Amino acid sequence: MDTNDVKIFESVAEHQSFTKAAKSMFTVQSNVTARIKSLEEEFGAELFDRDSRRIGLTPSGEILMRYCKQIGQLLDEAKSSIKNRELLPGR
Amino acid sequence: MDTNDVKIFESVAEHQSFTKAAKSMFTVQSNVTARIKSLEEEFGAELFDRDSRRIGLTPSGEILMRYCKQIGQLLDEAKSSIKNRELLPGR
DNA sequence: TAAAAATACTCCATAGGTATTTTAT
DNA sequence: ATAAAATACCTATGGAGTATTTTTA
Repeated sequence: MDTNDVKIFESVAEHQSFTKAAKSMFTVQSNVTARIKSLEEEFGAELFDRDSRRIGLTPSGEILMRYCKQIGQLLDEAKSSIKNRELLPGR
Repeated sequence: MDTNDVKIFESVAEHQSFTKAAKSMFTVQSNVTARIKSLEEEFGAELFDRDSRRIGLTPSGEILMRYCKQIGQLLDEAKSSIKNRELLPGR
């Protein structure tokens, strides 16, 4: 799993659409489909209900979403902590 | 950043060696070098001191390590939560 | 029938490998 | 001198794209 997959996953959930998520992530719909499928294989669960026009998270998708939010925050925090440290004088 | 990179990173820190980390991760030393280098580029910081025979985390490496540990835990937890849910009867 | 996702391909970037060179003790 | 990391190079996998075909409301 790549950290970009997390962003794509969150974007699909937010937009409730693969197509819109693709646009917002500056990629194409088929790639979003592929990335979500790879997540679904990795976690052994469907993450989205596609049986209606509007896409929605499955219960397993909801679980993953909560973790992804936390992971995303930790990543942001890690990046800014390290950046701040690197900017210190005397490095 | 890929989640496997996190495991490689932790393994290098644990073994204090690229070569040993490679073996433990069933890959090769040059690949470990490349993966660590890509992390270093992504975070804009050197993660290991290589100026001695024994490899050690830099201060920025230490910061990243703390976050990686947490991220790893969250990933494990997400996986087992989803697995448990998928195993429920009536799915 | 119209919008969106899935699928079938194509292509290229890069992860992962082998072999060699450089570095540090 | 030796053990380990860096580097150069090669290959193959898979991420990202285009075009087309389902699907469903």
